[in-house]
Amino acid sequence: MKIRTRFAPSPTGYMHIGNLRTALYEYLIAKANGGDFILRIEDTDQKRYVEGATDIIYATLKTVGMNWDEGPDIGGNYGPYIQSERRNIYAEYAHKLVELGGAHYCFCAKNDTEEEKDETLNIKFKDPCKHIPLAEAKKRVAAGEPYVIRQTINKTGKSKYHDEVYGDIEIDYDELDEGVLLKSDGLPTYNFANVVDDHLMQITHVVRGNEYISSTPKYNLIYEDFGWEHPFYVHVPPVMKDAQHKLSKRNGDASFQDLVKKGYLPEAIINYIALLGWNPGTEQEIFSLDELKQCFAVERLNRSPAIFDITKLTWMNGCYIRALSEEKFHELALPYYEGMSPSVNLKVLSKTLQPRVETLQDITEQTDFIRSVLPFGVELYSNKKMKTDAEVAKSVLPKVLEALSSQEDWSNEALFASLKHLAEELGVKNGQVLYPLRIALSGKETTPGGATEIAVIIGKTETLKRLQDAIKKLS
RNA sequence: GGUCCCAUCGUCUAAUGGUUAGGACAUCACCCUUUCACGGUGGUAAUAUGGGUUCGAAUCCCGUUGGGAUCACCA
Repeated sequence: MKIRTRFAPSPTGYMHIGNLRTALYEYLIAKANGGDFILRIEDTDQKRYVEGATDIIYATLKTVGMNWDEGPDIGGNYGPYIQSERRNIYAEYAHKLVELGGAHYCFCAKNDTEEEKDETLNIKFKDPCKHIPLAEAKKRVAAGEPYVIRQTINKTGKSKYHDEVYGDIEIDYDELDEGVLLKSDGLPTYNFANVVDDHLMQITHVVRGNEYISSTPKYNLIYEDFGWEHPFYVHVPPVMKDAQHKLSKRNGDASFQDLVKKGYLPEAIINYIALLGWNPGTEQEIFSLDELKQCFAVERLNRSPAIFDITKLTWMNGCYIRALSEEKFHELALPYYEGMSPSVNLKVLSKTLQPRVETLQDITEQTDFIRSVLPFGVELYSNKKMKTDAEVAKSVLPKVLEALSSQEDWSNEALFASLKHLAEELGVKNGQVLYPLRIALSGKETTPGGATEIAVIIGKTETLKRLQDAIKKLS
């Protein structure tokens, strides 16, 4: 059997992390077994449609490398892959289901059905139209009366099905409600469209959030009524923001694009969310998408919700950044250097930055002193461990200025050698020369790189200038 | 409220009846060191709770508690 999975988002806005993780699992289940991954757009609710949302879906899947084998843009043998373009198919099957006894026409006005609902939700909606003889109902439909098609559930007892993650699920047929399958606008609800499409597109594994666990028996009933075989079910637990709340776009939780904007690498995001609810059974934690394809197995999917921990993602992102080649990191960092003086040695800057940033956005904060000298007080010269303070700085810095003025080789090694030599001459510790210099050049307590690296980065001219200014301020 | 699902360090998780309950992130300490990082070493930290079953339970069963989901012409 060739495995076929589908990612079926509704185009309602940004791609959030839970969504992306579901897509990832769907992709991996297919690809771990040489199967196909299908993209289908579920846009049956025109009210919620957001312009441009499908483009975000395409762009996201592409940047993370989850390429689909069939989809709206590339076609396939089971199209169209946009539900709004399949409305005739659903209508046809819905009417067929009525003939088969699995559904019925309902003429209740929208409001009626809502009012009939008990406040405490204890009493189920009982559709009076269920008992209208089919011949009569058809007459009213033909006469142009507005209608919907509702599922008819006459079974009693327990409904059973097997879930690949949760095991055997048993739900009483009494609990199932006779939901609307075809809306008055002629479009199907999710409840109907997903069944029809999954069958017609020959989806073998339905992967979705576990909020569908309790409605799955309804879908199985439809499969049965049509005489279709139902797919394997893989219900996955939600990704949480905290113990109580799901990650959601509504309250502004980070979406994939937000994270990328914040300087997270797509590879790191994918790696992290793969491990949110799944583990490989080994202690390996860093996985490329290709490696995930190699070892992914549904058996190792978890049943309990997982809290999205940005701290661990940040750590993992740092791992990915450090693993980048010098050139690649430099390329990614370049946009953050905008506005720096041409005399700044960007290559060296990148090299010192790479092991020090966990997200690309950290670059901004770490390099603020390069664009312009930060204002600082002389107390910054004080450091117990280095045995320095403003007095030490005052006596040492003029000598440093003198030494560096005649310095020709402006490499880190040469500068360090010179200053070390100077410290020896002055009979002080290395730190008593280097620490004040670093403060004088940066105005910051901590910097990426030491005094000599910073001198190299900002260049000789700027170094001497900042040094002079600092000495002036000390006197 | 009915029904369904879930429950191991703060977080992600491993251990499918026998382990000093393992790893990772975070945190703390130390080492390295021209600050800070990186890297290295070590520490603190968990089986929600009460009953069973068993020679033996994180693991199986029941109850309790806590949390989540669902009960739309949304998906």
